[in-house]
Amino acid sequence: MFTLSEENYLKAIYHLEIDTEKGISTNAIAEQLATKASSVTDMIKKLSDKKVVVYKKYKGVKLTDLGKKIAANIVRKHRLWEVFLVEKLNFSWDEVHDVAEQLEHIKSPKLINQLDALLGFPTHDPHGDPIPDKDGNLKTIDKSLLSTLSKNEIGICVGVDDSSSEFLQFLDKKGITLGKQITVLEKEDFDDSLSIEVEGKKLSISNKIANNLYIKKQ
Amino acid sequence: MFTLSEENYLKAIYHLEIDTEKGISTNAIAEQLATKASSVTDMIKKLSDKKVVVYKKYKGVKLTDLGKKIAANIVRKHRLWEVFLVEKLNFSWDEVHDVAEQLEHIKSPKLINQLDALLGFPTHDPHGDPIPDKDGNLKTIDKSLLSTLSKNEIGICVGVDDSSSEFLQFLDKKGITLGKQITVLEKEDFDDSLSIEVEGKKLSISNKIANNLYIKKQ
DNA sequence: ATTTATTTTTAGTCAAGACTAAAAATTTAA
DNA sequence: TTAAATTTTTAGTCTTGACTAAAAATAAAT
Ligand SMILES: [Mn+2]
Ligand SMILES: [Mn+2]
Ligand SMILES: [Mn+2]
Ligand SMILES: [Mn+2]
Repeated sequence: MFTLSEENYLKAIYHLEIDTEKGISTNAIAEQLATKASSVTDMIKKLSDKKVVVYKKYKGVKLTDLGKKIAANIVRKHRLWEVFLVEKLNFSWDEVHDVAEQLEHIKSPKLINQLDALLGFPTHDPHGDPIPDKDGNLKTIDKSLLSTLSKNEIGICVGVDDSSSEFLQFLDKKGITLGKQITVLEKEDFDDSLSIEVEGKKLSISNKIANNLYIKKQ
Repeated sequence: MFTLSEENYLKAIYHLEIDTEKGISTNAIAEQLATKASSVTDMIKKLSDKKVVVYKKYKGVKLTDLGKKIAANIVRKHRLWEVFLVEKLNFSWDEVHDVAEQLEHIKSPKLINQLDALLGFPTHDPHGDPIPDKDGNLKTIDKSLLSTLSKNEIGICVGVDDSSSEFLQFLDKKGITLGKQITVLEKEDFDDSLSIEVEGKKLSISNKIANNLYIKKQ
């Protein structure tokens, strides 16, 4: 059994491993968890003893297969709860994350299986992130950053990279939500800003925004 | 803000206060929480500092109004989650308690309000226990122990005193669930056992069982 | 009214998980 | 290939919440 703290470390490493094949540095984990590198070293030793990470001093850590499975299950729970909050309890997509951070640690396999069924076995959470299955596998849909689209290309909004409530509320304000069709009307060379059309409305979008919105090309 | 441990102490005191007006002894709390009296003394000092209990050395503790409100809210959450598990996730009444013990500590007022609404503002949990409202008030229905019924009296089963899974599974096996009508056919003097009828079936019930079943007299 | 038994508190320890400051190892730069 | 900068680990401390053993207070019994 794993403590809440251990689970959070596993999840942090899991997320960091998505971007790289290399071992995850103590500093990277510390930053992800807003803690100190020395604390990370301590915890990594415990996780190593429990066979969920492999640890070579000064070389960073990697999740073992067991570690990956446990971490994926926490992510699975987090994202299923986010779906529940949006679909059943009328939360908006910018309100769910903090509550899901708590709910993801509830231990009950039956609870999560039944929740999955209640929700109709969703494949993605309210931010477009894939929900791992019971074995920890996740099917990735092909998606591109809005910033990679060229003039006159059309796509459907399928996810966000940054899912901070600030960004999500900004998107709400602009009328951009998952499923909306986006057309690139113009691309400015000097600042990479975009002119786009969403539901007949023209919007000007900075490069920062375009770099945080995932689109499925049509 | 209260820690998980503090919340469990408050809840324990809350439950113990239902049966008495007097201060709750350290030993009673220790037993309720399966911990040691010395640990209770430590924690009580913290709770006293936080103004949720009043504490006089050697005299036991009482919840303050604030303490009562906080404790009632935890009980509210516990019982609403139990309803959710039974009504929405097809748990049986003997499976919900342990999961609710975890879920009751999730902090999100919106979550619990929306859950309340989703469930149709239930007044009682799956064991017949009343659900405190937002202000911590609970409406008690008048109920009696089955053991207090006389021969030929009829009642509806409305709750259990012991809600251990062993007892609940025993009731399931006998076909006794909330809402069922129970008729007392016979009362044995020498061991206070009962002969009862539930849905046309005759059952023999020990005094221990009859002392743990609440009945609404008709 | 003492003595005895029980309850409660204090004193001292421990483990988990965090932190700071200093030492050691590694990487980068000169 | 040394020297400087960066990263990582170690050593030592702190807080929370638990425990045991002993002391103190209260309650019960003679
Ligand atoms: Mn999230
Ligand atoms: Mn999400
Ligand atoms: Mn319960
Ligand atoms: Mn209950």
